[in-house]
Amino acid sequence: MLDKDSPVPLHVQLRDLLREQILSGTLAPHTQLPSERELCLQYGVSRITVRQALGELSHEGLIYTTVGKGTYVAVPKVQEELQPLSSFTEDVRRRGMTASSRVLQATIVPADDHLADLLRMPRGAEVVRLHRLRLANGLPLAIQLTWLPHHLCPGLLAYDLASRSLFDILRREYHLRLVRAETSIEAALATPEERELLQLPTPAAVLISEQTTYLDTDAVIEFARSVFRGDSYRLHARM
Amino acid sequence: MLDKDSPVPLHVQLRDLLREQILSGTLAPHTQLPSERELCLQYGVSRITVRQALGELSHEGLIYTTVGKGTYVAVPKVQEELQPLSSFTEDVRRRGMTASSRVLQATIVPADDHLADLLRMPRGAEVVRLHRLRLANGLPLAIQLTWLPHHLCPGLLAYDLASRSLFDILRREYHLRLVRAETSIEAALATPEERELLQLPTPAAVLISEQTTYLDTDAVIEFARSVFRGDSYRLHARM
DNA sequence: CCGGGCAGGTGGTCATTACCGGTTATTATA
DNA sequence: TATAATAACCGGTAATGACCACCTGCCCGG
Repeated sequence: MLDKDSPVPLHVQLRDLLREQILSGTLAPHTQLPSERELCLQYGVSRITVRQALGELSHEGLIYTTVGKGTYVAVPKVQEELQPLSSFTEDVRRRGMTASSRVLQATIVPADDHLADLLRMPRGAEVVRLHRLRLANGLPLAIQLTWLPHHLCPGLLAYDLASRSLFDILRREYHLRLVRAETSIEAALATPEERELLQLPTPAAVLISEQTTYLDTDAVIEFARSVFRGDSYRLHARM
Repeated sequence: MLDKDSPVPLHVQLRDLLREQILSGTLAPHTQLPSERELCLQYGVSRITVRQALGELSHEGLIYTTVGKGTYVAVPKVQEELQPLSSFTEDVRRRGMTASSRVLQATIVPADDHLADLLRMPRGAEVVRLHRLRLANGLPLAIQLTWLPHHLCPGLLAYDLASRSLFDILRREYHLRLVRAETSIEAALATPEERELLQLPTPAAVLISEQTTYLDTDAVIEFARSVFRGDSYRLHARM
C-alpha cells in the first residue's frame, strides 16, 4: 500500500490515495470512512500520520468529521472550486456543454513592444498568435485572441486546435506546468465585428477578459483576450 | 499566558495569541518567529501543540516557513492574497481614490422566497435592505443593492453607512469574521434607471456582480448585487 | 587569506501513549 | 416493557521522544 522507504511522506501518500478514491467515486458521498484507528492498522502507520492526511482532506472540503461518530465523504460542491486554471474548453465542459472552436487565424508573428512586455520577451521574438471563435453547443460564445511565446511551445500550430483544449496540449504535449493566472474583467459595448461573429443584435454588451497565465518558473506562457457574449456567459469565482 | 484548565484547546489559544500579535503589528512582516522548540519552552506546551497552531496560521497565510531556517511573518494580505473579502470601499481606496456612498434607501423587509434561499433564512425573517449609489472621487461608479440577515447585525441602520465601509462595521462593531465569498459576474446593457444614476449615455454596458459573503460559521452574512459602469471599472483577480 | 567540513539549529516527519468528551448500542434495572 | 446505567467506539487534544534533510556560521587546515 504505502511505501515507507519512499521520499514522499507517508501522510502525503495516504492523503493522495484517499483523495483518489473519493474523486473517482470509489467512496461515495456520505460514506463513512474507516475510523482513524482502523486506518492505522490497515496501512501500518501511526494515528498522527492518519490525522495529518485526513486533516488536509478536510481542509480541501473532501471529507467532514463528526465527533463521536466518524469521518464521512463530503458531497461534491455544486460548483466545485472553479478551477483557477481552467481553459474555455474545460469551463464549458464542466457546464455540461460541448465545446468547439473555429480557428479564424493561426500564425507566427514578431512581438511588438506591447506584446513583448506582456509576454516578458524581447521585442521581435516569435509569438504564436491564435484567433479563435469559441462555440458552446455549436453556438458562438466568445472571440478569443491568444498569444504564446513560440519558443515555449514550438510546433504548436500542428495540433488540432479546433477541438482540443489549448491548456491540455500545453500540459500533456509540452509538459508545461501552469500554476498561476491573473485576470482582469470589464464590460463594454460590442463592436460591429464582434456583433457579427457572435451573432448579437445592436446594441449588445460583452464581457471582456484579459488573462495572463504563468508557469511554475514564473514565465508567461499565454496572454489571452476574450470577448464573451454578455447575455449567456457568467464568470464564477470563489475566494 | 496559556490556560491549561480552559476548555479552549491549547493550540487554539496559542494560535489566537500569535495571530493577534501579527495582525496588530507587534510582529512585523518578515520578522522571524521564535523557533518551534523555543515556543514550547515559552508557553510550556509540546511541539505538537505548537506545530498545530503554526500550521493553521500558515493555512491562513499569516506566516510562512523555510526548512532549515525558520518561521516568518508573511507580508500583509492586502497585496498578496488579492482582495478575497474586500468591500467596494476598500477596493476603491486601494486604487488611491476616495470612496463615498449615497444611501438611496435603507429599510428592513421580510424575506421573500428567493431572498430566504440566498441568505439561508426562513421565509418572512427580517432582512436589512440597503440600496446605495457608490462614488469614487465623487463620480458615480456603481449601484449596489445589499441584503443582510437582520439578526446577525441588529441596529445596523444606526451606523453611518454613507461614509463607513459596511465590511468594516461588520468586522469591528459586530465582531463578525467574514471568511469566504462567491462571486458571479456578467455583462449587460444598462437599464434607463441605471443609466440615469450612473450618468451613462445610451446605449451603455455595465458589469453586474452578484456576491454572497460567508462567515466562519458558514452562515451567509450578505448578498450583494452591484451594477458597475463598464467603462471605468475593472475587476482584477489573481488565481 | 580562503575554502571546505562540521556542528548546531531549524522545520518536517513519525511512533507511542494517554486521556477527554460525545455518540451509540447493549445491558441491567425498575 | 420502558428506562436508566454502562461499555465500546469515535474523533480531539496533548506530551514525549526520535530521526531526517536542510541551512548557516564557525573553525581549522591548506
